[in-house]
Amino acid sequence: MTAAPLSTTPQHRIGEAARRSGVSAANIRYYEREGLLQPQARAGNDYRLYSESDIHRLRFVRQCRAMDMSLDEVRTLLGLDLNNKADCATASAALDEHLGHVRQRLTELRALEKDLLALRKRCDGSDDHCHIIEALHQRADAALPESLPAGPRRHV
Amino acid sequence: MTAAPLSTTPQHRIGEAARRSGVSAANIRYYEREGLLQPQARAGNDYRLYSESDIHRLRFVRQCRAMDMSLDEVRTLLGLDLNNKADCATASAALDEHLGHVRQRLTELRALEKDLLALRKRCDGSDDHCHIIEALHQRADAALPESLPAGPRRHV
DNA sequence: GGAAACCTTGAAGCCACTTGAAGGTCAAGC
DNA sequence: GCTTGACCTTCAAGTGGCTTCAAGGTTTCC
Repeated sequence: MTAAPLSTTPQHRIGEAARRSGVSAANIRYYEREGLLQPQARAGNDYRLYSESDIHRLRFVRQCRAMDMSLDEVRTLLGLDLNNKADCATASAALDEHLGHVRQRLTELRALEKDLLALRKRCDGSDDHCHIIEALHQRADAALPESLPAGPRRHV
Repeated sequence: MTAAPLSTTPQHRIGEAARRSGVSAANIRYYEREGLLQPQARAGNDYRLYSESDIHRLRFVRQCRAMDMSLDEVRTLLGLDLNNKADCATASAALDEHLGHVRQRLTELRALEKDLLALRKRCDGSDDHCHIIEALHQRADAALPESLPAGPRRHV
């Protein structure tokens, strides 16, 4: 496959596709398993082959992931038709929801920054014991369990 | 174990410890496996038993987790002595580093919010095709792989 | 004495990957 | 022809911080 045959869809191997899309080869295989790409055509040696439109699709996924969308959200967007009104509404809604997540996380992190700063300021090294550690212990005593969010931290 | 014996350390079962700390029973066992708590004393029936100071420790962990610290960071903080100067410096440094992470993530998310807003504004429903989907595809064509961050999204 | 509420362990699932092992394929250079 | 090295293949396991499930044992209450 060094000299491309006279084909309308020149085919690249996974390494080339990885370089041109910015998605690692292992990650491309993972996306295939996850159904974001169709199972690829294979050369006689069982190597996967990628067309230009496959590479575009990979770049599309990467764009969405760079925006912190989940693979589920990306799957949705990939299935939408540019010229369909209903699909456009779906895309808008997906974007709005994602924006909501981002903003919620921003709010949380801003509060967290303030909190950490307040904690950090307590220790000026002047005293003979650590006000940071002390404050954390005091909070542990004072805090009602209900006042803190439970469950794993969110990503976005 | 209904009536507490005349003990200096009244003991609670895991469910009670969970209620009073805000950390689920399964999560408490997980923390034990991870070494954040010593393996607990057991009653004759093999039930774990928790003292007040164990519950305090759980609340401490929960405080730190609510600040999005990793379990590794929490492990560090748990090992520090309130009255030790060097430990206080360690705590300050840990907090500073964590604050750095939070701020970096804030910067990323602020940029992301702006980006999503710009994308969102494109679709006013007036045209006959979807500018959101279109824009994502255009970006996929235009973006150089290097210009986007790679790897899994970060949390904090 | 039986139901409900507790506790135990171990394993698997979640997300979006990455890393590693063990091996097949192919072109270039000696 | 043989080696070297750059590719490619699959499958399995690891990451973090949990949750959930299955299959059982114990305790408590009526």
